[in-house]
Amino acid sequence: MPNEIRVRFAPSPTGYLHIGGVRTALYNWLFARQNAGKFILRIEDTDLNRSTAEAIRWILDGLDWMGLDWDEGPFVQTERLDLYNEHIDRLLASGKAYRCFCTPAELDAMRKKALAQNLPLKYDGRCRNLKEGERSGEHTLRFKAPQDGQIVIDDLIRGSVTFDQTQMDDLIIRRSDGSPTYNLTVVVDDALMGVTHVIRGEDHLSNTPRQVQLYEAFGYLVPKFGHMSLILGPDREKLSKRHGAASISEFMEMGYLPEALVNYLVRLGWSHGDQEIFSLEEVLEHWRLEDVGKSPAVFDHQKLEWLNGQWMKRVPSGEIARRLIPFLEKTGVVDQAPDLEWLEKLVLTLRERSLTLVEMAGKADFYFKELPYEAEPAQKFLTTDIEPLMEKAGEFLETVDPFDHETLYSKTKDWLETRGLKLKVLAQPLRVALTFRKDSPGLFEVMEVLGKEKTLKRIARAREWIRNQ
RNA sequence: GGCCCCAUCGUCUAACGGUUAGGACGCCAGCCUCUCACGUUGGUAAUACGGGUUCGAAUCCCGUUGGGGUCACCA
Repeated sequence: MPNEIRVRFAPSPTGYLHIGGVRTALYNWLFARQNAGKFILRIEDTDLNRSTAEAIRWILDGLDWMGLDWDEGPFVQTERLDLYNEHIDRLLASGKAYRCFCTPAELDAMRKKALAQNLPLKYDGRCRNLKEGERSGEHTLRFKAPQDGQIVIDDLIRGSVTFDQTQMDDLIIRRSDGSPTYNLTVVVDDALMGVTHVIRGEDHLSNTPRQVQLYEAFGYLVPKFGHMSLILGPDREKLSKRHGAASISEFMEMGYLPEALVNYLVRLGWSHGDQEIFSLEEVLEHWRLEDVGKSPAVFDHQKLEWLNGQWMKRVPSGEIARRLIPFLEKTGVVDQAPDLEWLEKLVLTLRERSLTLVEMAGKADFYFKELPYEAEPAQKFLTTDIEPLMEKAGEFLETVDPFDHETLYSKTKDWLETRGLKLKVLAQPLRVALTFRKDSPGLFEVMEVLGKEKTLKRIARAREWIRNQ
């Protein structure tokens, strides 16, 4: 399949999966799926000092959670070192690479000097034309970068971008410890894996011309590039940990839904009419890489939260119930796995008023166990005045059958009306009695989920509390 | 500092060169209501600046300003 579209996501396993990386993965995945292409996962771990197996796990888990499945890989670069060495040898043999004996200290001094004189920070190429044996010892390998002409990149998102080769320095392709560096490994891998479209963050744009030089040096076909704008923090700098949550695991822990995150991330720099809510299927149908905007976007937690609230109501309640369990366990109110069917009913009462799973779990506690009354509403609503009516209400509720919210609502209303009372007078006291606080789901929904027995028990407990005041 | 990218409400974004510059989040107010939410109605708020091109510019061109990215033996 020579015309097959092949894209890749190539994170380095040096920490949590950044939300910007998730967006990159998403765009690549979408592009592959829309074009019946292949989505390749590659782990770029050539920085031995910073890469960890744990981070690889986080990446895989994050993609899995987002529902982004890959077709090939994960390939791991440290397992492909022979390939890189072979390519480096080729450059050496054709005179396109050379040994550089400059020490880190020497290079650092060069940089400092250039900075002080306001000159471009560029390696001066002093080892470029060394005579055999002129210097020896520990050395790196540098690519002999072409020094004239221009490189024009026809970027899928940005349009035509031109770079002058004059200011491109000879980048290091092999460290003194013998390991290959990023710019070499990406090019070798992308070429060997047949990657046709490189979709990545704008922070890689200035790397692109150097990579193009390498493609040309190897005689490989240059892929198409698409550089997406970055996600910014409120201060308009690249989003990072210091702006708060920036990694996908944090969003998972905060009780966000992958549906909402996908929706939010895809709307950063892209739109389709006035539509705000997109399922993955809808995104697949409407999203186009070439419609993606060029300007960077500030990450807006509040809008994500709103979107998540929308998805809390859209994802099937049984599914929400299932995902809620770990969050309930974390709150410590549940000791054993709750019945899923019952949990789903509970979810139905809470989904309209919960922006995240964390919030929902927090609001669900009263369903599981009796809690101390919140001081202020207890004082205000659990009064000796109301106690007799609560007693009567308890007696009346015992007779209601079936014990579902519709029946409860209409019968309670009728019962109160025959006594010339409005629901309002009883609603808040009952709410405090049943939920121990002033805000809760609808009173009768609460009763239904609680069941007759617990409902009556809690009313009795409230009356006792009043009498003890 | 060199190179590169970017520029519409606070934020995310719409607007074949002709619109009262639209929508969404947020915020404010009203409505709905057993509380809180949800929902709903209305309000708030933007084309960075200066030159061109054109009958006509948010839109095309140039410049200025501002912001960002990148210049590692990181990726």
